[in-house]
Amino acid sequence: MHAFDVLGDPVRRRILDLLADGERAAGEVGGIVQEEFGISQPAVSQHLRVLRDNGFTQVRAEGARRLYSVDPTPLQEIDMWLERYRRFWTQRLDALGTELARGRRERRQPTTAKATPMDPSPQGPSAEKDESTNR
Amino acid sequence: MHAFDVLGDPVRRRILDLLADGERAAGEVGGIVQEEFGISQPAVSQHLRVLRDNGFTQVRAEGARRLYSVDPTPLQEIDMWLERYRRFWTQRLDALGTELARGRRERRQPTTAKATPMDPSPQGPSAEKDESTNR
DNA sequence: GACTTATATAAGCCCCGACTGACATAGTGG
DNA sequence: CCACTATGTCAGTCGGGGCTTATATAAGTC
Repeated sequence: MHAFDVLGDPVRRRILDLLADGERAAGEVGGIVQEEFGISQPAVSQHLRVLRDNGFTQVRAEGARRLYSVDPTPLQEIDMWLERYRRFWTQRLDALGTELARGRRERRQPTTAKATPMDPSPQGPSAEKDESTNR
Repeated sequence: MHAFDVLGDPVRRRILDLLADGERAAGEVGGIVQEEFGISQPAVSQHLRVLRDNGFTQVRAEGARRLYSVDPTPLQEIDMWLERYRRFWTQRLDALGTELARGRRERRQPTTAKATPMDPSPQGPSAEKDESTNR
């Protein structure tokens, strides 16, 4: 499974998000995620497995607990993959900076795409598994 | 469809890769991709649609041609999303630097994950639609 | 206008990934 | 030991995404 496929799932993104704050036990993560997404414990465990199998996390046993932590390797690879495209916006920013500096004002790109936040809302006061309208 | 889902497909990554070199007509991209992945024209057209609908590309009509070009917006969002995790490797590099400087040598992480290149091989000398084992 | 090129859409099939419920396996504490 | 907690795995269902074939729609060409 490709790194992007792994990150394609909102649950897995949320889990990484939680682990970003530091090591956490599977059950700890599970509790939060289960409530937020309304899924079962096995479901979470399977997501943890996917993350584990794909190198996104490292696990450490402490008694019966499994302590998960972020392994940045695949994320770093994505960062490297992005490198090829980075010029598209750094360039744009540079140009913007230049234009601002010169006070130019002409070709104004109509900001076609609307702001599409990365995650609609990682929150979830008993959030159902909406996503319905999503697509 | 989430940005990561869009990038999860190798065909779409390849298309973006092609467009990174500059604007290209749908058919032009199609020819290459069809040969490399062994898929039909409609299949490619559908991938182009997904990229379009999700803001990864911009299209411009020139006669019967549709000229596609990269729209970096969603890629930039991913870049921003990565920000939260970036410290994990920049930090690691810093630490590495520090350790090297001090000549320390203790907790040696066993380099668990093997190198997983982002894309196995965008090549394709008459490449069959291997990938068979793929999805 | 008829024919061909360029590209997209529609309908339908199929596989894979996400979920659930049932169960297995270790630790933990009385 | 036994009950309970913590966590993972298995088998099976279901829906959606990706593919194909067929077809529509413009635009060039003669």
